[in-house]
Amino acid sequence: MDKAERRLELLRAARDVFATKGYHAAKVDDIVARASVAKGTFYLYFPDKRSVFVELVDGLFSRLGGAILTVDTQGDIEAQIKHNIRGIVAVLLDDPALTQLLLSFAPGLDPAFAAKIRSFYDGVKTLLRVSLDEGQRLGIVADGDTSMYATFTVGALKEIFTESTDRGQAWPREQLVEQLFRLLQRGYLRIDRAPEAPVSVPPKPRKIRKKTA
Amino acid sequence: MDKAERRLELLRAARDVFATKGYHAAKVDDIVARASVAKGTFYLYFPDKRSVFVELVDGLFSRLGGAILTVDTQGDIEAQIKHNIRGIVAVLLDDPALTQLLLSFAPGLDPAFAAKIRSFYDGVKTLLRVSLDEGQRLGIVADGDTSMYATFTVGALKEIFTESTDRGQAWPREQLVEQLFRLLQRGYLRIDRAPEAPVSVPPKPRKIRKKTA
DNA sequence: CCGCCGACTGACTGTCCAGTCAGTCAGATT
DNA sequence: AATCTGACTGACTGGACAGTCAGTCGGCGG
Repeated sequence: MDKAERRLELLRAARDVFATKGYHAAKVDDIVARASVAKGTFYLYFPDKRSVFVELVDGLFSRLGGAILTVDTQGDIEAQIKHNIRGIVAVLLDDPALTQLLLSFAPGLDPAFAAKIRSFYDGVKTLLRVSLDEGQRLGIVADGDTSMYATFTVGALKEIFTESTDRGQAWPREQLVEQLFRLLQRGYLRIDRAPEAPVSVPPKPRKIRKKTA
Repeated sequence: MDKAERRLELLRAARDVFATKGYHAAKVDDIVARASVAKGTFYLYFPDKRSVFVELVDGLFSRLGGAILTVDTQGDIEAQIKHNIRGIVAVLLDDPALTQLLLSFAPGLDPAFAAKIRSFYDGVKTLLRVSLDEGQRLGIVADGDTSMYATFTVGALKEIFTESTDRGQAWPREQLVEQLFRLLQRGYLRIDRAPEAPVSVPPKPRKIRKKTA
């Protein structure tokens, strides 16, 4: 077994232990036991307990960041949004242990770490908000406070993933994607749908469908 | 200073310390220092560190539970929903320290405790889901998976409160209530609004208000 | 004034655990 | 065969902290 492999093994072990016990209750002894290695070995690969944890979370963040693409308003918007959702779902569900870790992680632990988590979510929200602003100009996003939409969306996503990782992942993946998309759509996306009744903007009057039966 | 007062003082001190440092980083020594009391005194009022924490969270839960009333579908639904939202907002914003505590709390800490938190949220979601089901029968809630609406709503609420307690509570209270209500309404409530274009349900045709100006 | 009571104190103890380091050993090198 | 190398080991240490308890103190009743 070469160095890289051993390192990975330790990372995996750490991830599992952190995910099941949480950061504090996870002892370095647990991690090395799971990796079937002596304690000293751990310290050959990582300077301390904290840094393994940071490395794990950083990895997840960067994979998540990579999964989210800026929506090109020229192309098929629905497809792109779904693609983004699918990417996020894939990253998170492929590694439930890490997802658990990320979602259930408390600030207050460590100011520096809390700041990192927060800034990640801020980044996501900003990205989302900018897209929504753009969408509003194009008339495919409903009027309203886009930064609140962003917060709302992120919160909803978090909660949904919390549920699906908590209770042994009952929902099939593609269905989750579909449901999430419909949620955004129902919630505030206005793609291929008439604008709603009391809206201040649209100059285009809606056609009224007469009851025909 | 009598016993009850001292106890309260300790609780308050504990709440503040827990909220700023998180459970683990909060030392009993910090709590007693903040309460200007010796360590031994703490143990005259509480059996251990954990139980103060539990007491704090239980208190918040029960106040939250008390703030939420079942919606009576006979009366003014909008007013009742707003009243509920207002109640939740009041409980949470009246004690930002505790709210911080509740929102930023990680499972994995302690299985028993995680279970308690989860079951609280489950209760809220169930209550919400039942109301939404009822709402669907009455035609004031859009079609769709109500348990997902519930999850979505709870997640969004959590996130919004996380934001408003994290960054020194920028939003005025009544505005928050208003925004939250509009969010539910836009998201899936259908009170006093036309059903949306592609909807299968409503037999009752809406009165159409002609532009009169 | 004395003795008692109960609230309060804070130095102390026992435990737990992250991190260390002197030492082992299997192979590569000469 | 002798030496070296570096991955690995695990008993140990040092510090941090939850919880304890023998002792202080102020006030009250006799």
